[in-house]
Amino acid sequence: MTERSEAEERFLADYDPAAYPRVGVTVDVVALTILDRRLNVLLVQRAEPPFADRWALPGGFIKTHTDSAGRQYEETLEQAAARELAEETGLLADNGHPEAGLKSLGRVYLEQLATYGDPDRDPRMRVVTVAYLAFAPELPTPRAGSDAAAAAWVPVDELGLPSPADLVAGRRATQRPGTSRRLAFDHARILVDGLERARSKLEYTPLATAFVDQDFTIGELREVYETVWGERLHAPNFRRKVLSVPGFVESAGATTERGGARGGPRSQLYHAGDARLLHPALLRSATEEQIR
Amino acid sequence: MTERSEAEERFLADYDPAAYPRVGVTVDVVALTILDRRLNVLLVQRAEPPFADRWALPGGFIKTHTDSAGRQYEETLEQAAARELAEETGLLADNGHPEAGLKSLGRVYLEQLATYGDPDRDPRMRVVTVAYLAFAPELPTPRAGSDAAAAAWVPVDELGLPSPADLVAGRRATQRPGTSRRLAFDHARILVDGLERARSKLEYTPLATAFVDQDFTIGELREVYETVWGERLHAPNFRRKVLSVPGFVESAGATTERGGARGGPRSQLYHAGDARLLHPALLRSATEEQIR
DNA sequence: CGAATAGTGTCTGTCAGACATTATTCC
DNA sequence: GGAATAATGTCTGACAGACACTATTCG
Repeated sequence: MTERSEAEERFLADYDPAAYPRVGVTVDVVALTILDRRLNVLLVQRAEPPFADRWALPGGFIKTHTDSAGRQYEETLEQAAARELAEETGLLADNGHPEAGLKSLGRVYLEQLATYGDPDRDPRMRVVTVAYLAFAPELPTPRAGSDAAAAAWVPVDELGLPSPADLVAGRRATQRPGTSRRLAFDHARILVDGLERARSKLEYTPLATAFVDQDFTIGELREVYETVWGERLHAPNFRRKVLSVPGFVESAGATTERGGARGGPRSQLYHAGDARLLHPALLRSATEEQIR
Repeated sequence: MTERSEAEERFLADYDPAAYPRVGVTVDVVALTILDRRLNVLLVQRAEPPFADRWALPGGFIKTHTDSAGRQYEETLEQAAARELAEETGLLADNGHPEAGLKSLGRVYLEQLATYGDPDRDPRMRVVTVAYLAFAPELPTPRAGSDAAAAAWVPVDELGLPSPADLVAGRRATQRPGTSRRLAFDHARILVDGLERARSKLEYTPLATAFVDQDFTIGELREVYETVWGERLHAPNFRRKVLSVPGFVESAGATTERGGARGGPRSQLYHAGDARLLHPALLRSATEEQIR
């Protein structure tokens, strides 16, 4: 690698600021959790312009860190996303086992969603943002980070986003007029993409187990599917289907302490199995999504 | 937007070069086509360091253009990907109808794949690359662009990449030792991700029709699936399945001029229907992919 | 004619979806 | 006891996968 500095010199000599605009790189996180049978997303209220007072996905520029030995190193995109999420939730980053392209951060799962880089998406300068998707069971009440006036879990159905049916009909991913919490930048679009990814991932991955506790009942797992998909599922068939998929769930050999709040027997407890993909998949019932 | 310059000033005042490293943004394209029943990827041979003489995915930095009125404007990420692809193939960018998240460039389909930004992936500086995936039926013989010594369609099975089975077993996405065309940067990883995305997309989208001519036979469509998936399919069942999926293919009301080269009747011709998703999907037979 | 391919008919095992039923627990 | 929920049993229609077979065309 002795040619590195030489190559770098040539690169910088060739670098034409007019042809290669200065670009900022940020990460944004669509963090989802389920609270009170509703799907919630973590939002922060911006304290500074642009879009001051508007709500936004937690995120920020990728940074250079200095370790204990005084050496500088740059964070990966995923580390940046985990950091941004931790800054808003106080979660400790537990460098867990990577599996299925997901990395654990405590019990939070992170995966890359997509990258958004339209030239005018940030009025300050050209900013390309790499969006990540995070799923968590129950998370601490968020606290506002340094550059945020507030942080909160917000039910996604209060944001006036278009439904999946609207989107396939060609609707733009913008909020309905009159929605109280208006999102900054193109974050409505990013959030819509994240929600569709989450809905889709429930079909063919065991992702739903990331929304519940370590031990859970089949009914709790079904609630996750019903909440994220926004439709009721047939309980007996759901149970049979889940248990028939190899590696999805494994019996924990115990039951809940009590039955349902309004009666009913105690439920058996399960924990996540070792499957990374569900075969066969749990497919949503197709409406007219396929048409056109 | 009168506050734009003010906000920009504040932003730049806050900008700490040590905390926010200078980042380059590039796009890379995994362009796939089928030649002689083999899946091929478009590669260019690098003329300059780093990785001089090594082969790489076509790509480069996002640029600022000057239009006929002398105004400068920046390209979107997707426009940059289309430009990089056009530079190597001579294809004209036909601003076609956007559908299913795909944009047409002539008869080429482009979709975003993923973004790669590990700090050391480019020895020159921090470079974040947004990878795109392109599919095309038959494409012109590539010509080397400005910074490339050569450009060629290369059968992916000559690149010594790990098989899908290797990958689920935890293999890194690197090339086998002794492979003649060694890929630069982390392009082996990007290519492997692109191939898996392509294989997966054949299952639940009508993407396969992007690999064949406007009018095609069911046999030609089956060849696409067999080539991309790398497995033989049962011809009668494939035909029945394809015809049963609403909106996948529609009869063109004609047959081929001649039968098969070695005999056989003339085939009926079809063209792509209006479906954006296949319901029910054409699923690959699951091996042990789901395990672990 | 022989070989190769397109296309149809049919059977079987599996599975999704629906319904009915039993068992258990809370109020 | 009454209501609600967990869990199991069973039926049916749809479909994937396999095999057999016919029809058509090229050499």
